[in-house]
Amino acid sequence: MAMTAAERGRQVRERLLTAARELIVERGWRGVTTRTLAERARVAPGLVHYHFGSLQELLGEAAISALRELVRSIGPNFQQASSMSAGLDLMLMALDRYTGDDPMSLLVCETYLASTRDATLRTAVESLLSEFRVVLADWLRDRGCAQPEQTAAVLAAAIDGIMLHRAVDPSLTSGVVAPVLQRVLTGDRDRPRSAMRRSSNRSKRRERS
Amino acid sequence: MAMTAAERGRQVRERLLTAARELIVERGWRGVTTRTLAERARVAPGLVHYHFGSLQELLGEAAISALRELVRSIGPNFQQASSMSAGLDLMLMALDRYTGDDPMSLLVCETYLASTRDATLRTAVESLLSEFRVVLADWLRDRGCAQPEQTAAVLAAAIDGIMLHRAVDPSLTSGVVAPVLQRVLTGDRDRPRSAMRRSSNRSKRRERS
DNA sequence: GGCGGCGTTGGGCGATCGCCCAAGGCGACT
DNA sequence: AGTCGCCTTGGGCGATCGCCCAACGCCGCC
Repeated sequence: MAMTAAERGRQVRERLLTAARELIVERGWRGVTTRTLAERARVAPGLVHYHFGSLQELLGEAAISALRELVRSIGPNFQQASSMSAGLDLMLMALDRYTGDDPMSLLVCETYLASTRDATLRTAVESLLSEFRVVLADWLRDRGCAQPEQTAAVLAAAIDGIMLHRAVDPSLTSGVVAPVLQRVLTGDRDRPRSAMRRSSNRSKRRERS
Repeated sequence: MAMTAAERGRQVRERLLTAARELIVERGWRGVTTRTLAERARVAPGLVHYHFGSLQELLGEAAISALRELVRSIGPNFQQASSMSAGLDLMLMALDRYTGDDPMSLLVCETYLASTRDATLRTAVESLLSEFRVVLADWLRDRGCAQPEQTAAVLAAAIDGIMLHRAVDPSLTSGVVAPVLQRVLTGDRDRPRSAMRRSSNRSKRRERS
């Protein structure tokens, strides 16, 4: 096992970042300490402040890199789908493996909240959210969705909200959510300010009351 | 100033709960300490553990009571609206005063995350979420919405997600969101040929026969 | 083969944490 | 008037926090 010191150092750094992502979810952003972090990464406590300037810096880099990877892994997943509904299904199913106790779904929410208390983190999150919205809006627009920017913003928020609710109610799976979210994409036609069409769906109700 | 000691004690308790709700948002759930709590409530530090068994107990009670008040203040707000679109508008406008730096919009998300690490808190949050969903679903069903339970679940999650995103992007106001969310309520008349018909309702179905 | 430097070790620093408690203030009773 | 009991005070306890640092192991280079 020939390995330079720099290589091992880079591995330690990466292990610290991975441990941070796990512990943020388990203990909460401010519940992560240097010592539990070092223990989880199986390194000496002093290494935390050798590789990173401060604990907050470590947590921020861990969260941002994870979010960036998530955003860029979701994008191509639905972009290759031809229809809007198929793309939404693909995107939702890609999120289904985040069942609430994994390191990702709650990490996103923790990062949002932490970004309200850290200006550097906030700009990074803002930029990533904007990037995801643009990709989503472009894809929606190409498929004839009305108001693609607003729809993308609401869809992104809805997805994060679903991941958050899933922490409390794990039965909120993609199968339950998908039929409802489909209506966001296929519902209205072109005009934003046009009157609601409430007459047509009243005749269609088959629910008993 | 005639006031019994018990009355003053009750006031101190209430001030501590109010201070807790503020500080959870400002510093994060685990960033709230007994001393900052006492300072914000303008009471001696020792009073925290006189009125409450532990710090976590105080935070839990503060969050749950705030959430309960929120759920029960939103409900009647839209229930008196006749049409679905008007009701959604009313509900969204009621949430518009929570602009991201207030004690409420972020407190909800902090409580969700904290509930993943506290079983008592989780059952309380679960029950409040269920209560909100039932009220929303009943109202939707009475107005002819298809799949009222799933729609209510997604709508509730979307609202929380929007409040979360608003912390990063304050421009996500009700005016932007409302036209898109309207489609969730009014759509579904002609769905694309996707056979994603998973309406076998696995979630808790309210018996109303 | 000695040397320089990066990565690493583990304990120490002052500050702060949650929680506790003896002592005091004070209105409500006999 | 004296006693009782609840509310309040403020400091103290051991533990743990983020961060720091002198000393050390080890690999590549002259």
